[in-house]
Amino acid sequence: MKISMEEMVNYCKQYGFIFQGSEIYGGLSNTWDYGPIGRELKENIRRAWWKKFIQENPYNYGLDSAILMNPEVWVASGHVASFADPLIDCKKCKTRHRADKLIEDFTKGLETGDGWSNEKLENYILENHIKCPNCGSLEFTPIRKFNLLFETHQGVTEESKNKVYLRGETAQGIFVNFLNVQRTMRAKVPFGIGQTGKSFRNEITPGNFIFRTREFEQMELEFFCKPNTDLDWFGYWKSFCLNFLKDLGINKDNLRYRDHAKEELAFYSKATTDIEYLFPMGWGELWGIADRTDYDLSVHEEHSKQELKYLDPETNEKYLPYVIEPSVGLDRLLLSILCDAYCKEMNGDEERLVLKIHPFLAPYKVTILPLIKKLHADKAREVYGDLASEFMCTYDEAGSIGKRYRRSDAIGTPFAITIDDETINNNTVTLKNLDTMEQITLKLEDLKLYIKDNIQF
RNA sequence: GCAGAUGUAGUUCAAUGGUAGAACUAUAGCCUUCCAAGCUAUUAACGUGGGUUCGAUUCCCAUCAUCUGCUCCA
Repeated sequence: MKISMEEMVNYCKQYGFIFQGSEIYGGLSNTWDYGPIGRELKENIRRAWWKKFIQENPYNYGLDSAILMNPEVWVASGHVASFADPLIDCKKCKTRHRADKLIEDFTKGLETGDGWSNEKLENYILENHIKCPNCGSLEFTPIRKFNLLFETHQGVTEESKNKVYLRGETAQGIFVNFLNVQRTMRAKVPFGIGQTGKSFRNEITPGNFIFRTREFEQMELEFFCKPNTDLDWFGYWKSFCLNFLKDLGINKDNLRYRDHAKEELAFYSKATTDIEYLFPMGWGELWGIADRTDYDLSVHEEHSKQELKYLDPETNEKYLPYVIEPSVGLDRLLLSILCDAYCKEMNGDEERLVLKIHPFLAPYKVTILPLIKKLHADKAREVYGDLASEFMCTYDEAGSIGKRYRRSDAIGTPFAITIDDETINNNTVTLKNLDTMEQITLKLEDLKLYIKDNIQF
């Protein structure tokens, strides 16, 4: 039984994971805000990634580079040029074409290059009666440039020389700091630099909830290795990433590899494999693992006129390392985790909504419930105060005990403890594992350690 | 960007050219010693802006948003 996207959106709203952005103003297309519960989940996913890719990995280092960068970075990387295609639509058959390509094809090779304004392109098409290659119509919409980089201005005046871009990927922040990190960490190839952070792209077609948004968070690793060795780092990271997803609890039947065909490869990549997840709307890219060769370092070297080569301290070889880039969208990963963990269990005739999620990812680790509000609330608040110093906890005294269990089930809280007379008299609590439904009795002083041991990743 | 559909409490759904009714949820109280029990009460909605009309949530137009399909996609 697969959840529909509509149901997922609704669930996220109902339980405080994700709300529509700017909702009281009628929303802003494709923006979403993470609520209290969603923020915790997102943070925990980020922490899980960081733990496996940076903290526990002997090769890798962390970084947190700026969103605003010198615009030349994006010129060098190729983002400015290749993302500014002049596009026009045929009014009749609604197909979309690149204006410069139409002219090039029509003239058998006339270079329109940089010098041509939109107006000049439009006029040329009009004057030479260039037809829509699909239907032969002569009617086109005006040119629209789809520059996928967000533009803004640094400083208070909006002059073109102040123009800066919001980063379209976090990767470039890593490349420009390649030698800084290498030098200060005394890193030897192979080594990697990873970071998480927001990126911005004016996507032509955003949509599918948080699957594709214009503002999104990436978790990227750039792994620098020696070219042309026998070591298959590409294969290594492919399986590393897949195993990470499985360890997070994602069903392996909903995951697959998809190799990019030659003609769909990005301009910077020699080979790319996606790990795809079976989202409600179908298979979609979750994790891209790309062999970027030395493309990025070499264009930055060329464009900045700074040498970016690595000097091997043992062999004195000097070279530009090759880069393997496993890049995952945090928002997408969160969506796939939610879709995978969301399930409705039958409990007799009753339907029970459960989020079966890894305890490490759970927004709340434990919910504290006084069995009878009037009798046990004070003690329960005391226990809550104590546990909250270690974990994200929640306290719930409203409604029947069953109702309160269900509320916790629905957001994936792994443990519930009930405070009753025994707690007041003997300092023991009943701890219920909300996944297995098993109940154990624990001393109050052992609680923290027990929970800590059982939420490890 | 194109085409179609949709828009009423937090959610699901009603009704109506004379400003809306319910269920679930939520909150409070009573009751209750372990998975949505019961009783009582309470809060809460016509996406936004125009137009037609004596009067619009209802009809018309625009806009915004969401969904589906197409197109596109590093």
